[in-house]
Amino acid sequence: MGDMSDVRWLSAEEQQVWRAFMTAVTKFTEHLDRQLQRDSGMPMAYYEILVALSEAPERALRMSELASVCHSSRSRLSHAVARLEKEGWVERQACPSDRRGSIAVLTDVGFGVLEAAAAGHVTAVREHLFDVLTPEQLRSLAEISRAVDAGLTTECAKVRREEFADL
Amino acid sequence: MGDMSDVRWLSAEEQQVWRAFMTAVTKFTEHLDRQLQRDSGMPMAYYEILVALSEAPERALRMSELASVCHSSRSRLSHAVARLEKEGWVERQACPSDRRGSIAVLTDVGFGVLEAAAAGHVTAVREHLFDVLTPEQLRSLAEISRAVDAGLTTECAKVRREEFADL
DNA sequence: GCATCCTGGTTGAAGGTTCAACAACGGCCG
DNA sequence: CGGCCGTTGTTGAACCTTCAACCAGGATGC
Repeated sequence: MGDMSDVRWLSAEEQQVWRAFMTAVTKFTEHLDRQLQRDSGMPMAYYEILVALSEAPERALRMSELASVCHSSRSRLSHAVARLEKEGWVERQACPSDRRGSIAVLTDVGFGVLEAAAAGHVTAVREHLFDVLTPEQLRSLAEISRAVDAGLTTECAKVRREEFADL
Repeated sequence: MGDMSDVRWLSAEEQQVWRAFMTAVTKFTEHLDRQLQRDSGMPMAYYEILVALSEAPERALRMSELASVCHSSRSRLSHAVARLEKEGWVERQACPSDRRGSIAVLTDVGFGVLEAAAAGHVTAVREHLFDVLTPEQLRSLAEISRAVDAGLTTECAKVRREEFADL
């Protein structure tokens, strides 16, 4: 843990930005999630699994690769794929090169479901993100996103180094 | 449902922005959630309930007001407050003016827990949001957030109008 | 070969969220 | 008053996520 005695609290303006940001993000993701659940019977996390598989060669990926593409934990992915398999949208195959491995494959049914879901989802994204922002704001959002992502990635590396140092 | 036959799909650049944005947001919120859970034993949604109560007069709010301040459903709030009450951080009182009503009150213990949690949380927010963005980007993020929020609010109004029209 | 450690993946329990249903109360209008 | 509707808040079931524990299989070093 870092030193907490000299916390740099947020100024009034910073708090405003912070709250506006969190409000927008939570409302936005909730809206998308509800749209998908209502119209296609799956949460957004599951939609993204299907997307990742649909774009992979042979529409197949090893579980660990799929997890990293989807920024998901192994456990979460395992539960999710179990559900998707029960629906008949995904199948699991054994990995020939590594007997621990498991390969998730998108079925034709799953691909059809994804195609059907995509239109509504993309429409919602366009309506509530791209249509409400100027081209300049979009460029800015891309930069901001990359900066935040980079900040978190280096942070992860830092944490790993510290864990190392602890041993 | 709208007409799905002429969906305006995302261009390659739009997809890049979209994915960068979602990646940043999910990683960021997951990081904050994990930090709070680890260091203070509560998810971010619960932290925000405590914050809302701490800023209210008498540190008390009616459930429905608390729900709207926290952008939470009644049900979710009800479950959450039940847990917070079990911890001794919040108490429920009867509402004198409306016998249906229930008033959530932050206890002294709860206020202490919040104070203890705040430092780590704010530090994480500053480190991974404010410290990685330029002042210009921050202004832009505020504008973007307000635009998205506004777009969702008008959308809700539209949906309500359509529901009305259906009857 | 074998002990050790690391990686890949699954499982079950605990906790959080959603949804639909419900009970209780207020407000309104006849 | 009495009937009707909208609001408030809770509940239970189903579902999703997280966490810790675990098994099985590779990889490394002796």
